[in-house]
Amino acid sequence: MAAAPGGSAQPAGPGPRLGFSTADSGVGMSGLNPGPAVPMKDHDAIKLFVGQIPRGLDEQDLKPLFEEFGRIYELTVLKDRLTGLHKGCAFLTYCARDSALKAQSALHEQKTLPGMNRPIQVKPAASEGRGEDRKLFVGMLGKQQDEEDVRRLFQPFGHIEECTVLRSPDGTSKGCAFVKFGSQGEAQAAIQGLHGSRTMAGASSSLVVKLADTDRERALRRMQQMAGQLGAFHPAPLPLGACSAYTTAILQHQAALLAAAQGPGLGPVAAVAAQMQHVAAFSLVAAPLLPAAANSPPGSGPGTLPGLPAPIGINGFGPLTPQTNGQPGSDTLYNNGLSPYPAQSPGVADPLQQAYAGMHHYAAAYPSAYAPVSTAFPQQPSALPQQQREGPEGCNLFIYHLPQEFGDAELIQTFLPFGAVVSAKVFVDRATNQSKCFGFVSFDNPTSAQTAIQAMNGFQIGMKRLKVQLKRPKDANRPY
DNA sequence: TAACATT
Repeated sequence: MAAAPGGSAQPAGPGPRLGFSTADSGVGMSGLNPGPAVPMKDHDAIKLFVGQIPRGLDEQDLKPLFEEFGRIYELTVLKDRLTGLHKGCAFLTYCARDSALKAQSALHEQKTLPGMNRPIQVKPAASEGRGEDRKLFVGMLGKQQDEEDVRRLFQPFGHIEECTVLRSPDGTSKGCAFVKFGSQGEAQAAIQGLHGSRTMAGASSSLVVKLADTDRERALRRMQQMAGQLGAFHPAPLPLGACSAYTTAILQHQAALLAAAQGPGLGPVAAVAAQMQHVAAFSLVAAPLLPAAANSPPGSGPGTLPGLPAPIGINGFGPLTPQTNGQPGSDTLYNNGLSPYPAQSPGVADPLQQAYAGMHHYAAAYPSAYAPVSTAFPQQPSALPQQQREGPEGCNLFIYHLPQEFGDAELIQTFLPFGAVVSAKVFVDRATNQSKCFGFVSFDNPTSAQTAIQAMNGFQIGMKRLKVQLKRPKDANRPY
């Protein structure tokens, strides 16, 4: 009578038996990995979840059962974190994808292990295929690159299940694509290997490779925002036809995205309408906004909507104009990479364009309002250790009505086009880590600051308009 | 609506 390890919560009834000895691995090793010669896992390997395992069986016991289908890379019985008790299931990764597939078809629901009531479960682990974890959005492709080219690019990272270049109705590439890998691991490998790795011919910025932004909730969020925008327009009849045209454009754009992302289904308009109804019904207004509408006529101040600026880039679709990479020029001085903007010129078009790009980039980088945490270090690490710094009088801007998700990096991004940014700080509630929706940007000269005010004050983001003004001088009590 | 380099 070998006492079961750890005080044993024996399953009721006769102890489960399999052919193998039920050696209770006294050593509670967390897993049995490699065997003899450390095996390598293929890039496209699949992690399997194995359920309905008798609690008496440990890795050693299970191994023979599964080895039949191929070399095992890793096999781990799940144990309760606290009690260490066998949870009746395991994770299993074969070195080869094919082995996993074989095991799945041979075993899943096909056989019941002794002592169990239900047949064994062998299927890709939830972490594997779930959601869009293996589907990538690829941006900044050359317009002339087709599916074949994209495949070639991603092939080294695993098995490509799907590859679609997004195209305009006229067939021209939008410079982006979706690539679906066989597994999450492959997708991650591709991100690691390709994101930012090169700049494709004809692209304005380095390659973008990230998880696709097709999540239902995100779509909802966008809808929600649109609803917000529409709602905002109705009660207060803004005097413009351009406005509704713009809104329509947004809707269509979004719908197109949805359609592209979710495949055939409802027509775009119907889809939008349906989604928006949901939104209204739930009225879940945690309300982070994507910078959907972004426009402000230089000089003419807020309150008017000019002709459409560049179409909105969600997900990197829109025209990501250059300068989306916020490369710090030096330790704490953020340069825009252009010659210092000649602030005399009232023509703000070019920097504005870049500011838009910054916003677009923001949209691309923060598709998930659900994951604020992950937004912590999107930029070069060197962009982080920035001391809050004031520039000279007249160089410091106070910015209010920032989108909730806006962080320092986005702030820099947005104001970079107007001059060298000495510092940019979004204020964060210390308790919640939430942005307080305001911040500061300092330039190294007053003209840049003025230009930025001209261009960005009133800049519409979502339903809000940025407020950009000189920081209140705090005359005497300067703590520095 | 909101609010100025935070503990």
